[in-house]
Amino acid sequence: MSLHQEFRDNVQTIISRLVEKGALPEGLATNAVSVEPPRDSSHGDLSTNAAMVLAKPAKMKPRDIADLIKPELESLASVASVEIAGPGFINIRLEPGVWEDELRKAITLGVNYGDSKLGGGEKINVEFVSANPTGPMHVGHCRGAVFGDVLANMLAKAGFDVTREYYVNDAGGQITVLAKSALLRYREALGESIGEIPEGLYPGDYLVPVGQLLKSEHGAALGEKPESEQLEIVSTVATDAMLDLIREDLDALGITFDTFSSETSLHARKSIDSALAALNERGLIYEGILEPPKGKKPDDWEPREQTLFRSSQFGDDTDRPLKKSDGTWTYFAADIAYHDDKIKRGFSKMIDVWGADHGGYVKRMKAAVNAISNGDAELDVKLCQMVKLMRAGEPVKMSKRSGDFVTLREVVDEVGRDVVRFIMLTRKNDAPLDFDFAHVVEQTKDNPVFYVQYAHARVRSVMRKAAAEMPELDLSSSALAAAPVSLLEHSGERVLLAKIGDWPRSVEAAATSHEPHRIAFYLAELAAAFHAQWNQGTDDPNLRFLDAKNPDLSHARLALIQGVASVIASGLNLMGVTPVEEMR
RNA sequence: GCACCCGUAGCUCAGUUGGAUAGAGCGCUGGCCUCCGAAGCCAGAGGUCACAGGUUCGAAUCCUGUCGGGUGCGCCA
Repeated sequence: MSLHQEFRDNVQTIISRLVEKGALPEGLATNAVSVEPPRDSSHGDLSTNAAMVLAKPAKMKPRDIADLIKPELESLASVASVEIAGPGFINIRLEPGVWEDELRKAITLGVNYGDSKLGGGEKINVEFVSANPTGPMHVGHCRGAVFGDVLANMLAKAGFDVTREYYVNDAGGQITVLAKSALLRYREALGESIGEIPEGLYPGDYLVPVGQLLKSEHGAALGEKPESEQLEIVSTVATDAMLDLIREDLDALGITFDTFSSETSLHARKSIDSALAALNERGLIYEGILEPPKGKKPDDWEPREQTLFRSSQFGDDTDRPLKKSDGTWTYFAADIAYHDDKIKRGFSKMIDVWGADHGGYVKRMKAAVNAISNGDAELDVKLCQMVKLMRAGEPVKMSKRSGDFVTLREVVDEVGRDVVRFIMLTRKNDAPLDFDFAHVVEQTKDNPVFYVQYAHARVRSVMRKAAAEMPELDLSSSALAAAPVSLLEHSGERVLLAKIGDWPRSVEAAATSHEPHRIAFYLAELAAAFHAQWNQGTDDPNLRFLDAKNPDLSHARLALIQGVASVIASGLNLMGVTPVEEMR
């Protein structure tokens, strides 16, 4: 549990005690009570809004409530002093030992510092990537992949039972196109001259090996079967091959999944029929005609009776079709069955990570989940905006038609996995992101990857120097955890202590808000505070981490920066980035 | 036409789920290395949080409307 969480509990206990004593009225809701570090650190270590939040329901003045809470807080062992400020903030100054205990935890627990039980072991499903198995992954998939992976890491750290899931869209038109394209490559492998790949088929070279595979497995025999049978065989072979490609790409990014769910298997298991039958029983499905969208009427619009889902009853703008005109299910119908399947597998919490171009799909999916679960299941959809590839300030041109789009692999090969992963989280998901090949590998302060890695490397470097120059100091974790850290009195050192102690809360906040980018920003702030302290030593040698004349203080400072390194390692670990020992 | 996302310093962006005097990097201005930690450091200027209303102790944050940008809009997935 984070320090802040602990204090929130303390405050709530105090409130209920005051209610028992009759000092506060009964039935107060305390959900809105929060304990946070104040924006301005001169206000203290922690701040709670309890008095202001309770003022209205209790029909009392905030300051009066604060006066009641203040002595109770002061009686806590870890509290040094309490002040009431502004409109009713209760500012808490902690005993210095509290932050020092946090530092000891960081040193002792290492990358596990910040683990929490917030999730209470609850199952949660994170579905991400889910790129169509029709070719290798391109950069567009990259952001969602990293986002989903880190989100899953964060939720696991916060105590949820996380399942990472990939939905394989191995049914539908694009798979037929894939099969036809592969079949062409098969004929090519047999020696036939195929010329230009026709418009509408996938032109990429990555299908050449699939053609050769088909040849080695079937010889010339495949071509003699009826076309429908050919396509069926080739579909499976080609999708499997494409999934292998995708798995290799994911591997290059360091991403693995617990589950691959197949759309085809939903069809095969009649999951769609059963999911929709349940909706039908509740009168949520009907035959009807949709209005054309106003102001943007398609040229070939004609009124048509379709099987529709009453998603407008659940907050969607209009009802949505479940069947195509040829009688087969729409993608949406399959997706309802898919989410129904997740719910049946025990997930009442689900997160889908999609590209921003699917934004128009969010409401209907949430509506569907709401309907099939009777409101019991919760779906959060995170949309990742576009990544704009740049090279020295110029946009990189991509033409999907000619098949020469930039693949994920090319990007990873050029700048490295760690850089890609980190940069993808330097913007919140719903903001577009510029990815400049030149900029992301620059070794300057405005490159957060470098800045954070550099901080970690600097700590390691100081540790190596300490081992060489002050051999009398024991640098093991247990010895550092026992260092006399109360000697750390410089304001910059106290700032670092507080920042380290804020890590568990930051992880919890990022996990509950489903916002992985907060980890990257936290790390950049921690690194900045660390570099600032390092720089203090440039002006004033007394502030350097190592002082041969003062081994005790040196030991304490080494403990401090070991804590910094632990937290950075913990954060980078969440982001799937390897902390470096030295800069090269 | 409708829906969703966005609009914060000259630029690129954060902003702890409604908190106190709105922050960072770059850029700009001014300081700091013949030497011990300068791939730099310190300080400063720079804001009507797009605009107008509303909700309340309190709004960049929530609601309504307007303007501007992006994404999408019955059989694709």
